[in-house]
Amino acid sequence: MVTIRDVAKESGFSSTTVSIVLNNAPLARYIPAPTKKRIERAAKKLGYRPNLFARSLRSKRSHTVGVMVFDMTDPYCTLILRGIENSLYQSSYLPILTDVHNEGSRFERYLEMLLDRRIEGLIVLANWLFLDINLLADLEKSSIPTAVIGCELKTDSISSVIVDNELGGHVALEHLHSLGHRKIAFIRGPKTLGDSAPRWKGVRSFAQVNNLELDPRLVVDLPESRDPISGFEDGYKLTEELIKRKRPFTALMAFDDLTAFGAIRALTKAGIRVPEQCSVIGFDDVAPSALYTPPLTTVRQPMEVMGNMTVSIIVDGMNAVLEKKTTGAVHRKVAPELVVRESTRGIL
Amino acid sequence: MVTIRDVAKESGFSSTTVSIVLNNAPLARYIPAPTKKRIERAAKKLGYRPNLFARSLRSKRSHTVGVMVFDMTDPYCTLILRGIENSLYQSSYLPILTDVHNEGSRFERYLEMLLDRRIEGLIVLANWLFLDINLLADLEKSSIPTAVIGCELKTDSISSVIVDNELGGHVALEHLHSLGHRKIAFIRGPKTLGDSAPRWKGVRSFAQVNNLELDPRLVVDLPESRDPISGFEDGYKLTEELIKRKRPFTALMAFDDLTAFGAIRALTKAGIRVPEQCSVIGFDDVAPSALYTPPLTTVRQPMEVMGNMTVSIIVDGMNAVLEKKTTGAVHRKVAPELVVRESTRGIL
DNA sequence: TCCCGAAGTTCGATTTAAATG
DNA sequence: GCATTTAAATCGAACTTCGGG
Repeated sequence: MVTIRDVAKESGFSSTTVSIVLNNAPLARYIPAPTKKRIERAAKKLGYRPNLFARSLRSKRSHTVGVMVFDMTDPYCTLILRGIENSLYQSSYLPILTDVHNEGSRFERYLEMLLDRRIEGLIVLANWLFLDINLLADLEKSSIPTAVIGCELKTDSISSVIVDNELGGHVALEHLHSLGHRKIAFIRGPKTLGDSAPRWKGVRSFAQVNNLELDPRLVVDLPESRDPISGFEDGYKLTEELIKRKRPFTALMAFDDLTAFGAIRALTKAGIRVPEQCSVIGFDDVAPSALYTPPLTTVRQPMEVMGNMTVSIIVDGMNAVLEKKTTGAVHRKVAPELVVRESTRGIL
Repeated sequence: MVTIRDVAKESGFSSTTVSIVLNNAPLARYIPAPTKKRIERAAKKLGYRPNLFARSLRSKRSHTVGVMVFDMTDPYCTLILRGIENSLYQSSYLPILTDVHNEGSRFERYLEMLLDRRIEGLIVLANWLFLDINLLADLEKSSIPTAVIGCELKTDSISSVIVDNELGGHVALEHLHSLGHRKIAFIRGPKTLGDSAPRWKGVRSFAQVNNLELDPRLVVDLPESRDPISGFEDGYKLTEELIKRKRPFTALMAFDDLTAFGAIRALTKAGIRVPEQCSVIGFDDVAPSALYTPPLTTVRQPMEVMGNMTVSIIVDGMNAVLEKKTTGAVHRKVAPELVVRESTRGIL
């Protein structure tokens, strides 16, 4: 490997000067152009690449950000990860990706590994959370800018980016209502999930304002689960259950897209055509939704944007750390967007 | 931050001894148990964590592996990444994830960044490849164990893991044939994609052995494209085109699952029910396939296993490097597996 | 005082060589 | 020679201090 001393020898200057020139340090102001030229040429000639271990040892910087995903196989992650990756790339940080598999022990182990590597920032991608006080404390005293995506937080040490679930619920019901639907079934999220309550609140507030009656016999709840695929299976079962109740409905609002897929499957199996006989709306707009037959109408979380946003928050945080300033946590709630495709239709 | 010297002071021994004890180095044989105890207790008491920058600077090891994905949004990636992550975790390596966005320049930039960080191994996830001689040369001389998933390679410096496409093509057609289908349409892969030819070869060989005639008017080719979603759109258009040709077919074999989704959409739009009037089979078994309506019959690539396998190859390679042995590249071709769901059905 | 460059110290751990009883 | 411990050199870059013009 070629070191800075090799460049020094080759160029005829000391390693100090080489360092100053190649890093364009403040002192480089004083160094005459010819000297710079010679050093730069020598560096290029030898193919010099500074040793990041050595550099990091001195500077205490790693230019690395930890990304912890609770479950990679959740389609919700993909676009967010893309957004994170892309923004990080712009800022010349590299991500270490860890997948916690929804296990607390794995979270702790990975967190330790990341801390050992002196990550400068941490992004956690979780739609539910088991972060207990201990872990929060660990992070707080480490003073590493941290942001969570998909989970509302009250702490002022950890930032958060989340979709406006209440607005989303509102928008979804508004869409069905505007199509003329009045008998609407709902598959709500698991009670333990933070998203569930606000989404339902949005639904209720729209219903109230518009004098829409919500039939409690058409409302069911997803059971708690950490497996992303179970939303599909449970959506299927709950829809079967709804059909069995013999309370007619012309539209169904699913907690998320996977649940909607399960619902469509169950409706289709029961001979109920979507959207001719029953409209279905999802939430999230994960990638497969656009490819589904019928293409799914849904409430989109702007996932890529949320990824970008999160990076910008922690980059700001990291810059603040570098300048020894302190910044409080930032909490962003982004507006969802109705995406009308073909799984919903007006009532004849 | 607490350093090894703090531990030395606290325990009353020198930093040398502390290092020897905590790393359980060969010399630790000579160190009496009481000494070890005291050092370990001091370390624990202070919460000592060795500085990895310093350690890496000496040892020249990073315990880091680079993972380059050509396009994260390709659903093909997800499970493979999960397999990679999980195996890496077992081996205590951490992955740096980079997404090349199908751009050569981005590939080069990322490769440089990874090399600068002294990754000990590299995994490239590509279903097509623009690796030119230059990049290969770079990697060769760097002597970093490298493996490519999803692309057949001839080099003996870079390992590869790939599904047996020919067998897959064979298996898919065999399935349709066994269901009684004789008039079968084919959407083949883009000519420039390495997977396309062998899959078609498998199809042809099965047809030949079983005296099945392949009507060239029922065979169309996907155009070249780097965008994963385009498989869907092109599948849609090509299926419309096939329908327009008025050559009846009772089954359609799509190049991959996304193409199959597009085909199903087109068939449905044309009033042709799947599978009642036309069976459709895909390839890959990406996550959405099981959730589709109808659930997609497909030829599964064992993606998680392929990820595991690739890690085991490069871990072996990295161990060889540590022991200054040399190992040649490993090339693995794994068997796909037919997954029968509900998009295919026997002819009445 | 301003400009240019270098010697020497530091970051924190590992390792070699050597000193002790 | 042996068991036990350590001072000092090393890894490669960056920064502090200093000297000469």
